[in-house]
Amino acid sequence: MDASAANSTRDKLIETAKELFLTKGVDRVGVREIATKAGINLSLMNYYFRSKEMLFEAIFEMLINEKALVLKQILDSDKPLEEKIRSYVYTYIDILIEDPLLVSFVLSAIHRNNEKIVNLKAIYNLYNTDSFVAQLKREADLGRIKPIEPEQFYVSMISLILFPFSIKPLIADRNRLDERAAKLFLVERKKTIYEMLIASIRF
Amino acid sequence: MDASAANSTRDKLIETAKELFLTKGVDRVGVREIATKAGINLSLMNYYFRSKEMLFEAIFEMLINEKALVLKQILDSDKPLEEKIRSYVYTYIDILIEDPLLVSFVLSAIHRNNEKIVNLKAIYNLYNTDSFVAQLKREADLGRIKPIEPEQFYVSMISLILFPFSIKPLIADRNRLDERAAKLFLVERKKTIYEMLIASIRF
DNA sequence: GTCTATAACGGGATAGAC
DNA sequence: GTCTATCCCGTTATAGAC
Repeated sequence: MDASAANSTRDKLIETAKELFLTKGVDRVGVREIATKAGINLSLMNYYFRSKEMLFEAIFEMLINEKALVLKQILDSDKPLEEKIRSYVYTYIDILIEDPLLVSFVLSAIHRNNEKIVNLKAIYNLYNTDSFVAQLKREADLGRIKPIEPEQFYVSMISLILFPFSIKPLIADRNRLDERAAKLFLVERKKTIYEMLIASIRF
Repeated sequence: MDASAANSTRDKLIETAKELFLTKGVDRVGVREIATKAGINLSLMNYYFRSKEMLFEAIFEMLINEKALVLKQILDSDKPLEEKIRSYVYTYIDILIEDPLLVSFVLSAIHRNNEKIVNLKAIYNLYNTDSFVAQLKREADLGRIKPIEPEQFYVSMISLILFPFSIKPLIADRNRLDERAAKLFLVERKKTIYEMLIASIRF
């Protein structure tokens, strides 16, 4: 077969695996299931990727890099602090609303790989605080915001953004929300989070 | 054999499985590995619990109930608001410092079970906001704190507490912290979180 | 009632021959 | 690109020991 057909087979494989990995969790998806749903021969998976693990890594890099770039650009931009925080929070939540399972996917990858996680280059685009931390220090030195621990502040920010998505079923159940209402709850967090972060740095 | 011996075998099984589930993740532990490490016959696992899944459920209930009670008591107590928040944050983090893998364990359980998660009764002791939400409403009505969304506030509070533990390896790597320093970073969050929460409700 | 030994089934992951 | 062999896994069953 020619190259374009080969690519379309490969793409079909990735697309199918991505869907299954996100919904069921990597460890609960079988390679046969992926192959069947993608309509290809099982061995083709071993032909394109060498193992299920490498298929996962390819998908992980792809998924993260797709989303992380715009976030990194916001964090590294020269926007004024409060505007930057607002833009980061709102953009991040918009991304996650579209793909609510991303958080669980990444967290399970971190837990599974532990120290090896650093080897996944995509992570560097996701958690990269150098310029943001510098900006926070500068603002604090100038007395424009309260003196805070910059790294703690960043961790707090992403905690407020990301964690609720990983317990979405729990929140929905506890507040008796259907899918639509649960989504609304998460969207409303944009304002909640922004205000909480700002209140903690303003005099 | 007598009851105590039976219990000790059962306990050994639970203890071993708990350790492995926490470190490697439920889906990456084999029943044969558990049996071997516990020094018992594989058939015994099926004798005491009927399946790996039921062994998991037993351990899940045990682990959560062990820790959740004291947290629920704080949340349902009649402490003044700021003192309650302080006590909740500090106690929760103390618990997690001792068992940093608990967060990943629970999150993966939520993700795996999705809607079925509600069936795990232990969850009700972990996320139960009725009296806390009522207290927040009361304080807001009395004009003693800013008007806020109580459910959002609770979700923010647990996000700030829990999420950093689930990305501990990432935080450690990014800030070049060894185990001791990473632990210190998490301990220091007690004060950070408390201050952020209070700043967001005080006038 | 508690425990061991052993085997077998269906399915999954992967390597290598073709 | 495909087929096959091999090995690991969770589960079930059987037969028997203390």
